[in-house]
Amino acid sequence: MQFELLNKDPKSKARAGLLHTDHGTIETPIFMPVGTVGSVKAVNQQQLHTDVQAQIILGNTYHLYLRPGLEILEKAGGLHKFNGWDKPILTDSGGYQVFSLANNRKIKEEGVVFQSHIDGSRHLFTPENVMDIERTIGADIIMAFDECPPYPSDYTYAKKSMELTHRWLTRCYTRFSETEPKYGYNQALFPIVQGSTYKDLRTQSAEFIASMDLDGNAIGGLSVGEPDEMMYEMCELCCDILPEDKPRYLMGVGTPANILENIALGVDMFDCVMPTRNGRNGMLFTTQGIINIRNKKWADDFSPLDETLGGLSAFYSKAYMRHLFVANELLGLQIASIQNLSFYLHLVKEARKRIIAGDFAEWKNKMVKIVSTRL
RNA sequence: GGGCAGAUACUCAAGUGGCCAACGAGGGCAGACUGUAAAUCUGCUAGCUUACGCUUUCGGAGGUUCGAAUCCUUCUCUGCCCA
Repeated sequence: MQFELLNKDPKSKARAGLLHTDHGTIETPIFMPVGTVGSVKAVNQQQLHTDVQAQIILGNTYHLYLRPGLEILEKAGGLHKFNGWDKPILTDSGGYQVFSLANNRKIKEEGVVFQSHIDGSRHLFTPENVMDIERTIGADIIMAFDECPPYPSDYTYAKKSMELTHRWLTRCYTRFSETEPKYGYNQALFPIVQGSTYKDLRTQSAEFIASMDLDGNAIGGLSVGEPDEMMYEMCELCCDILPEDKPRYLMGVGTPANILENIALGVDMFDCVMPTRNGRNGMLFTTQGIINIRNKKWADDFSPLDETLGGLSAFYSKAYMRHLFVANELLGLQIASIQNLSFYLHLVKEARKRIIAGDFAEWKNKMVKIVSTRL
């Protein structure tokens, strides 16, 4: 894997680059749709290519390990073959599930004992077996196994958690180095900065992560409920420490405004469930602002959902979309998901253009207002 | 013409003397959602009020009672059965 830094915005820390993988090149900054169980909910692979224009999608180690399981994935020849997505894939390690399934797990030095949310069965995730699992899933980018502490976390816990994540990272790296990709293409390991909302911990963590000298670096443990300003502060601090010649991935972020602001701080990669989940729940992100499509005011608004985006977004009207949601029709979920993902990809593509053109900062300030507007 | 059953908020539907502005479901209206246990979850849904609270409601009218959606009389309407 190779990262090519192309342009830096003169008035912010935003960058444009190219991330080369064996499944193709990714233009950064980029948004990566989340496909937890090997499927971007309500959007098929063809739509991901043509409508959304996704360049890379996510999968999740925890979910794929439980279902369909490693045997099937290995027999299939890896996730790309299994789900028919021939562009890059990134797998999250299950670190987020350590956070989100807090009631069904126990964290130990060795790893985390989980109880499956599907059948209650017990499983042990360790840095070593997570590396093995991610090798088997076959993602192009595999994430280190970390702990994502909740917000707020007290200093003592945040420090302990960060140190554990660092020790786990060392073990991840060791196992990663000892093993080979299974399907003939390269895999890269990304380590994850933690440290909650404490500057000194973030600094320490970012320095440690930078010292690993891996192909890319991630910032985790943010967008877990802290105020935006705090997220930006932590993110900027980390970006300033992480090497310039490696892609920076801010995990789990965020709203369109969050993405623009963090691009301005030097982030290259994003993922978030917001466009798909909120889309399925009737919240539409458009080039004009945010729409709650179930609201009565759209009932007789026959204007296009989002003319600027073209495609399905220009084809279907707001009134029809409201009808689909009110009637609980599956088509509504599909169009909403495509609308939101198309918008997110459109947004980062525009950002990239502006960075290359050199006027990103001004454009960003204007866009943050527009994309945050509730229509 | 006679007999029986029924009429409760937008709809369906509980409630058969005080704990009832009235269970529940649907519908309606709004909100939440950030490395997905989410096509999910939450709130409101007689009127006024931020709230406390106040006012008017259970087909209509009248009555019994300290107190009625609940008991009595009568009227109206609906369904079923018998002529």
